[in-house]
Amino acid sequence: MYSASELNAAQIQAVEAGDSPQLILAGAGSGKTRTIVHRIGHLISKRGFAPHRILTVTFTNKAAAELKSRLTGLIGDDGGGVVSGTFHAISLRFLRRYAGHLDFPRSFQVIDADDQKALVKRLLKSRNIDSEKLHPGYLISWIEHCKHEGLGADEAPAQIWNNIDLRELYVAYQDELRRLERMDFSDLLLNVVRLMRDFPDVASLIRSQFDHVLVDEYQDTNPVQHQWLLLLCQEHRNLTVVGDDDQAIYGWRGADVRHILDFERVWPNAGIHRLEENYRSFENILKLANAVIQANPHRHEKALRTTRGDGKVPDWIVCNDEYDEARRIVGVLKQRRAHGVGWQDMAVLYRSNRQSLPFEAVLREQDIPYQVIGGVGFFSRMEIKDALAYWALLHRCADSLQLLRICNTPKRGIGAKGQEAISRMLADSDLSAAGWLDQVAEGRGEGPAKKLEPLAQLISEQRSTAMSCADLGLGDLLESCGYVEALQARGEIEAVSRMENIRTLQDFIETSMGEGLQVADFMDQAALLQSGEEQDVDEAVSLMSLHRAKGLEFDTVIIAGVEDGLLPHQRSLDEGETGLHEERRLLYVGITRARDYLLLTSARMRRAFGDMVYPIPSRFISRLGDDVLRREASVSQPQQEASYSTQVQSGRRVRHPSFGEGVILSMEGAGDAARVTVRFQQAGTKRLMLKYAALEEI
DNA sequence: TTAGTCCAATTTTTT
DNA sequence: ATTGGACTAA
Repeated sequence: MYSASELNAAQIQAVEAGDSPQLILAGAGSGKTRTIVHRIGHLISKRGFAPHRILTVTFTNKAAAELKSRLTGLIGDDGGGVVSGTFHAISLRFLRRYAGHLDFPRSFQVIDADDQKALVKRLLKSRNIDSEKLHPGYLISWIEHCKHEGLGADEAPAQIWNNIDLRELYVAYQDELRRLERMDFSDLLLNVVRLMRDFPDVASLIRSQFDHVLVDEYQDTNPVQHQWLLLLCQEHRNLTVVGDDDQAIYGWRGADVRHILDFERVWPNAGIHRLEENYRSFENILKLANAVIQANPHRHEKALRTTRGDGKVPDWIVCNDEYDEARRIVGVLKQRRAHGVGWQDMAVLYRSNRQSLPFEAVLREQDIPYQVIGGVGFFSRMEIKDALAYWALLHRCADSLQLLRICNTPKRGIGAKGQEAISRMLADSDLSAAGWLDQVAEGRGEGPAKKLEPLAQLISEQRSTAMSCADLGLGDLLESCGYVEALQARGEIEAVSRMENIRTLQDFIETSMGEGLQVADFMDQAALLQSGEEQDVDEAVSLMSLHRAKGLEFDTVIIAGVEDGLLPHQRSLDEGETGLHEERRLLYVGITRARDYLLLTSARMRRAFGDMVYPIPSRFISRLGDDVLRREASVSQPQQEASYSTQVQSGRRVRHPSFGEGVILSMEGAGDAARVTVRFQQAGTKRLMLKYAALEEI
């Protein structure tokens, strides 16, 4: 039951607003989630809507889980009935029901990024398109871009790249996916839009499921998601969206801030609410946040007021390298702990997941509990994908991709040619992977399929002796088919961690089955819950990317690697202005996660790609005054920096004989191997061998 | 035709 | 530093 006393006037207005489109512009820390949760509570207990007729849409699984648990906390068990999930998860729910209309079997599976890339590579190879001429990643991002815009293969604009027709490849890619009975992540969204657009009766069935739809982080919606919401809510118009244009960080996924800025135009007579009171951070943290974000143009001017005191001015320390950085950060974490802050109330945030390694090493060394959130997704690990493929075969819901994945893992003497043959046999047989394998078990396999006979027999034996679904253990199969043995042959340290992962998966399967989840539903979860381990570990420091941190808050926040090349990321520096603005918002998001204490760090040298780079402090913070950000240099001086960088310093203006004038962004390597990255005014950004570049200072 | 060895490319962020 | 891809020996 909600009580208005916990809310301020603006929040109450948003919570109690009636049945029409509502836009809630909520600054960082202004109680956004609290407001959504209370609005749902109000809809259920005061307005009498049934929980299961309310839909809340979020961008990450973590946010969906968080919303649900806060809701249960507020209104009790009713909260559990509210439908809450990511755009992708909700889409999959619809498609499981109506995929038939799109000529997909309802048992279709989702394809993950790795398999998608492999598929595109195969496609390009079969057409003899060299990766020099068309990089697979480029084709994928072009297709993704079309899908984000809501354009299917038949609606995409003609696009020629190096004489290659990209649209034609898009068509071929979709054909291949259909043949494999798979959809990629973007297809989930796009296909729901097509379903609702092309089949009015299905559309009205879907629409009638919900009375109210609420969307969190609305600034991150892309055009398909926008259409998705339009189609879903056009009748009842009960759409509530919450967002903050300063926290838009998914431009690379096609998100368009205009959706939140144009909300009133798209939904006439929408109610608008502004939450500007910040309950989270000390004044000095907000001051830094504002100083950073102010440099961005075209933003809704916002006046975030804090209800808390001044607090400490955020610190910035410059470290020698990434290990020095990790040690000093861990030192600060221990200090905070001594001040009574719990481990679970501290987070280390970084731009790129690979930065987690030194922190993991130092935290482990010092016996401090930590959890890495995100990173190499649990479900994208090789051994987990293998194990899941075996498990799917055992439960007869595997498809050809899964069968092909494990047919030679462990080695069974089936190489590339053999796999090709099996793939063809499978397609010609018109059977499911499991059905086909049954034939093989009966000795009816020919050629390379014969080599699968022992595995096929193992599976059917295990199926015939199992009393129930729960008896179909994964461990037994992996053991008896030789998978475990092959894994252990690959080296001690690696094998141990991979076995641990498989054990974690087994536990996860057991818990899920115990909760009465169907096998197919579990596979869906595994497909969408890329990272796994979403449940929080008690009493542990969190390590995660800045993207993952959105929507969360901690007493102590440390943002590591605040350097040009990392934050802003090199990629965005090459892209130009819009990218840079998004990077700045990313830093803003990070800063505003902190309640009490904030520390930024940068390093003078850092290992990347195996060799050394010498970054300069991020342009976002390098010119801020000491009153906003207190800088403390590291104690010991860098050893290697002196040699070249006294002459060639980042930020220096230089002239090149053919490229003209430019600015040095960074330097990597040393001696004759040293290379500099220079952004030229005309020629763009280049990486040059320092020895041959003949740069002169100007 | 397959398995093992060596070499190259490769890394932003999430579903 | 890791991982997939090409090359070569069997």
